[in-house]
Amino acid sequence: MTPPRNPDETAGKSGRRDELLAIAAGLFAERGVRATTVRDIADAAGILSGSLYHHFDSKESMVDEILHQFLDELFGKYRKIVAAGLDSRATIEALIVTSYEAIDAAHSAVAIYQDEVKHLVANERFSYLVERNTEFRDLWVGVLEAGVADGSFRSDIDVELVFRFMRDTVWVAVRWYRPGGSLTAHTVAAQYLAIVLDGLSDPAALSKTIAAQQN
Amino acid sequence: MTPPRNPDETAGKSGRRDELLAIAAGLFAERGVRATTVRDIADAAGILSGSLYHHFDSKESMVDEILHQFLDELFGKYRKIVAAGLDSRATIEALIVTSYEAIDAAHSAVAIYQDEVKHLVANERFSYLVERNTEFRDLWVGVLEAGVADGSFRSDIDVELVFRFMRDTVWVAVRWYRPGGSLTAHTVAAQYLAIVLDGLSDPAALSKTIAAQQN
DNA sequence: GTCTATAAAGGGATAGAC
DNA sequence: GTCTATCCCTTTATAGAC
Repeated sequence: MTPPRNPDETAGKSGRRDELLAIAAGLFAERGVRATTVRDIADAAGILSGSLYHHFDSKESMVDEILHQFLDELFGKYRKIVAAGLDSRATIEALIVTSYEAIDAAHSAVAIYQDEVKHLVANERFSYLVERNTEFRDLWVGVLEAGVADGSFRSDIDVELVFRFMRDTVWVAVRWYRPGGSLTAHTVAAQYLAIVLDGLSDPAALSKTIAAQQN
Repeated sequence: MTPPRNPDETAGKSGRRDELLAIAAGLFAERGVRATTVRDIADAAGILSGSLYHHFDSKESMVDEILHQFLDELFGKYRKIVAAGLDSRATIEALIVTSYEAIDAAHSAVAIYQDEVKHLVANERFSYLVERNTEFRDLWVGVLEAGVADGSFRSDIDVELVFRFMRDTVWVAVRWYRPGGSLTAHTVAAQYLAIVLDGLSDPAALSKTIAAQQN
């Protein structure tokens, strides 16, 4: 009855296929796609490797399906945020919080994406990864430019560079963030936003620096 | 017999061994270690795969040597910076500039480290990667704590989290930075420091002064 | 849906000739 | 320092029985 909601972590009760996919995702994320053999996946599932091919065409198809499900869900949320028409600072905040929530909820899929996208894009089959990256870029750059235009963000920044910076810095947290650990996604998002928006410097020290530079 | 000086990019004149290592590093960085076969390396060098074993024990030894050379050089520079006893803000700046310079000068080695460290540490042979990571952490956390103590940095930050944030955000630039491209390592470092230290937000009243002084 | 059995190709590494 | 020749293991994937 319940359609599969979570592309990761939960096997759900939607059948053997999703269960196998979740097992594969965990192994891919932990060891890397290439280092994970179909026998590893079969072993972890308690079956023999040949039996996997009753469910999937190939190992590549499993990766494809994991990433596709994850990206569909994530971009659905991104589009809703942008469509809400909040001001630029609130939009950036919502995008970042949503991204950290994705790291929490779909940890394996994010890890796989981060580790493999560079190599996967060479494959015709994964050309949608390039399209998603372009949409992602346009979306974030648009918000940053709007923020510079309306005075929310500094005008002396290189928008393209800040975009890459934010994209990478948010997702790279998948390397150390552990779902269910002491840090929640919202705690991490809040600290991240505090640094990126307002800076690491003590505001008092900043005024001192400026005062010193004016002398 | 001449000791290899450059861990990356340059074959130098120190012999065939270093030349082969540079070729291997380029392929490892581009395609991933696992996806690069010894036959790929041999092809790129214009020899047959068996001949590689005259120079190296194994593929693993090549990776080991590339990373070891790179880390020795980098940590030599880090230690000098800390030993110089600059104030905390200047120390952070120097560490970050040095790191971006490493991305420029040893691009392949940084890429290999970033892509493979997670999987390599499971191997006894690469336990020095864990030690280096610990030294790196202690070094950066020490500077951050000193900065909070002396009032340079905000006191409402989670130092451990900021350390991870800075570590990851600096190195992840290897994914898009291209040595010899239009952006120099120093330009990127300057923009990075501008964001991390002073924040993305336009600091209202002081904005014009800051913008004018930074241009 | 899983197992048995196996094909077919790829990949790391070695020994000895040149 | 490189080549010839090759071993041996791993891995993806298939066909058909149960």
